Amino acid sequence: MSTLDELPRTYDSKAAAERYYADWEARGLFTPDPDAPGEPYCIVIPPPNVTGSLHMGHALNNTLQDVLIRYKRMDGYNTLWVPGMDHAGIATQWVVERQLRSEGLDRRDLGREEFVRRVWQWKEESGGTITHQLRQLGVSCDWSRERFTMDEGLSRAVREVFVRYYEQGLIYRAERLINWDPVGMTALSDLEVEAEEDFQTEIWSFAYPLAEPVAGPDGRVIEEIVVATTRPETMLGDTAIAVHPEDPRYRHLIGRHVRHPITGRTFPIIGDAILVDPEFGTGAVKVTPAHDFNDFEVGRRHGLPMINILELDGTINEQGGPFQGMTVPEARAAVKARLAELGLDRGSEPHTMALPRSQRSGAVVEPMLSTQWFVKMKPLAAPALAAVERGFTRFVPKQWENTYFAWMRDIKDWCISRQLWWGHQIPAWYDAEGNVYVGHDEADARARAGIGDDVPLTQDEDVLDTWFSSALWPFSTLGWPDDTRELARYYPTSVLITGFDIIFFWVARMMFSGLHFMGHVPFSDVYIHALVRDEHGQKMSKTKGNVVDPLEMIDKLGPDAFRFTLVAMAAQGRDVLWSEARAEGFVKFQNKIWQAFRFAYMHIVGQAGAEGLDMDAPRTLSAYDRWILVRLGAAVDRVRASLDEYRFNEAASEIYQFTWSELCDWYLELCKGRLYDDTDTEAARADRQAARHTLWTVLHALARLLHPFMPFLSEELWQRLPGTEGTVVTAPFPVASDYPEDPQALDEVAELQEVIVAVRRIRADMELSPRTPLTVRTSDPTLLRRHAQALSDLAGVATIEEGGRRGPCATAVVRGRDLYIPLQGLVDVDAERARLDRELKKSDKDIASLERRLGNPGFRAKAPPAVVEEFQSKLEAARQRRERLQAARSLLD
RNA sequence: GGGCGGAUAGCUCAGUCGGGAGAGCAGCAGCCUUACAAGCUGCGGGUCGCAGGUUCGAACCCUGUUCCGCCCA
Repeated sequence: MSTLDELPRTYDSKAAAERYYADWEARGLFTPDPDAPGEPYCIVIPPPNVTGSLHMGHALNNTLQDVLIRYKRMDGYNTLWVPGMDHAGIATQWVVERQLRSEGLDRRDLGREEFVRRVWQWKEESGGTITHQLRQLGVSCDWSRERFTMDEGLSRAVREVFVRYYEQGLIYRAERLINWDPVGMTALSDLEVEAEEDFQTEIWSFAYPLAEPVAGPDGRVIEEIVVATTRPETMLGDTAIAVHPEDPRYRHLIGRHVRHPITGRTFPIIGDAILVDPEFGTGAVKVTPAHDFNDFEVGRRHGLPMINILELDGTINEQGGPFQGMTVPEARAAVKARLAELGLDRGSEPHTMALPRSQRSGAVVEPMLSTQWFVKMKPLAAPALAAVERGFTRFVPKQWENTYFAWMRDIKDWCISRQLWWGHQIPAWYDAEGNVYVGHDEADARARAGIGDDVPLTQDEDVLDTWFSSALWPFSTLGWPDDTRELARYYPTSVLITGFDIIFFWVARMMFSGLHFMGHVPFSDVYIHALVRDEHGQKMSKTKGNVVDPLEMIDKLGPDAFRFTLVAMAAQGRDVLWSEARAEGFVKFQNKIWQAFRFAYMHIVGQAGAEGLDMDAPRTLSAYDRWILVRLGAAVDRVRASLDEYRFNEAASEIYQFTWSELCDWYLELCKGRLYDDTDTEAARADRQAARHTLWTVLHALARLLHPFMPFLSEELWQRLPGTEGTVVTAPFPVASDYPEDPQALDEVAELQEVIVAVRRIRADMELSPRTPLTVRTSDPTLLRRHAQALSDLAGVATIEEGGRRGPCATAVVRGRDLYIPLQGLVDVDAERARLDRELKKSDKDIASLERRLGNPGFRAKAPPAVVEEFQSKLEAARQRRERLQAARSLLD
């Protein structure tokens, strides 16, 4: 039985994942000691929703984090990656409510306490499947420090923050126009409202009769004013008509009144240059201050009454008179019908608009007048803005700073109260008169206000926006408000990796929270990655049916190749277009690595009876050995540089190119002749030991280089490679300086490669069988003779002769020297003639392009001398080559 | 309406000093060569969206423009 049989012929990534992951976790490899040495490197995970399951976006996001964390861990940093989940207020409450409905229950039947208990029960049983799915990706989070935004600790942080903001006047409670989700029955922040673009509707015109007829400028009597609206039903809450103050059509009507044809109220016609665009519609608009944000501002400017016409469930309230109880669409139809009956309908036109919808429920959001809690944003935004402007936090790609700036500069107060049961209940209490008392708990609230236990208090029913707790994530997860070792050691964190879609929701809010409470930005870098789309660039969506399930992909491709694909496709500022065809290419790459390892392993361990690697035996490194080590050093250098700048795709591509195009295509092939040679001389033995040792060195480095990208494959290599200790998880990441420069070896092997490629090309062009042994004649065969074995193995060159052309030959020109390959009647001369003609044509093009450049006097005068020189020598080489080819060609005529 | 991004080989995409356009896949031709046919060898393929400008020199910098996508109002 040969040694090779100990190694499976193929690598099983999933099996390796099962074998290694649990062990890594159990051994605490991902759990740092804050007191241990090493520069701290910390990432907090963007917490997925507790209701969530792994999608491609998570897979990309977490793979990138894991690449960095594993790289830094191997590089000696004291590395912490904090995982956790978000309690996802609305989404989670709905999941449990749906569950209750299936039991025929309503949350109100249970009562708040029992309902919240049910949510916790749900969380324990089915919440957080995503954390198990993340493990399948191989991420090296410190699961022992996993946090949840509803944890006792994080909840304490939330209350602490609320109380401090309140005492600093940064949180207030007020009646404002807010976004109301009539299905979710809760207030939403501006960010939780999404516009449905290109919504097709109609813009409908109707007439408001004037309270008393007015004589127009032309003397004719004016009895009505026509307004245009997309929302006829809101006329029930109208309290003014607005026109542009300069509009000659209406100027004279300003200050007059109209009579509401349904409610009978009268209200004024006002002039407002901000609201009214005279070009739009009829140039006159109805004003509904309680149900439109622009109208709300108009109402404030002009002191208009605000009439709320909606119930919380979105139906018309008592203000709607006969329409009370109708839904919005019903009311719209009914109002239109009534106005038509009254002869006030003035027609309609098709209209395209953006319809505001709730991000969560999809319901059409209604602007509604309501008393809610708000965070005053201006004072918080200013330092957060400055911190990025001054570079304390850096966005990568830098482009995204503009997005951040734009939002921060135009920020509005943040509505943080939600009419839900699942979440952090607002730590505010009210007495019978409605006075507010804020504190960490009821006793604290009483103490702060100095009121006794005899005054009955009731706590605010509402909970806080889920993002209110996520905003604290970088420090609340490290133990704040306590003074923990983690907080001291790991805050500020090193980098945040997230998608652009939550720059506002999350990144910006962490920035101002971190600055406000910690006095320091929460992270020095923010790497923004793109969206994962399908291979045609379409956003993945259930309705399109183009959703790719990462778990299915892990199953199919294995975690290593899946991760590698994501990393290889993660170019900065560009969406990741998931392509299974490309992914399959990386499965092949994984196999390539495995096969290369099998080859190396076989020669390191030694086949049955054959010699293997002896670390103590004398060895003489050949040019090939020195060459691959130089190339390895260069690859290591570039992988590090790429990772340091978050150029993930470049790091992956570097590893791919090095492994396949240099190690496998050249070095392993160059080793074969040496290793299968059984000459028993001291020199031959030292050469074989050198090859084995170099194979070992390269594989030893490759396993480590690969680890951040393909953790399981790299561990498999590491565990099987003789002479390794422990786990690759904590092995040192390769350093370029371990592999010294060797320009001489680099140049020699480069020339050899040129010779081999030239001979192969002739063989292919002349249609010579790969088995036909060839002879190469040249004037100075020193280099060729030194590499006779390689030429034989890689190019089928059996004989190397010194001398010039003799008989019919094919000719190649390498570095200005002729190489003749005698054809000895193997091939008709026509083929070689055609081949040389092709080469000559290419050469002519080459020369022409170089001459054009060098013939430009401006180029010689102004380009850097080094560049001119470079092109000059290229031209000389090209001319020399052409001369040689021409000489060979003319001999054939 | 304002802002941002993209357009490079048949496909999907790299290309961060401005210095002769690259990869993978697909295609064509030839190979079961002792790690790998999930492989090896060779070849073909481009007006770098369009029009100007700057420069000795532009895929890259500037201006304009078309189409596609995203964000904000």
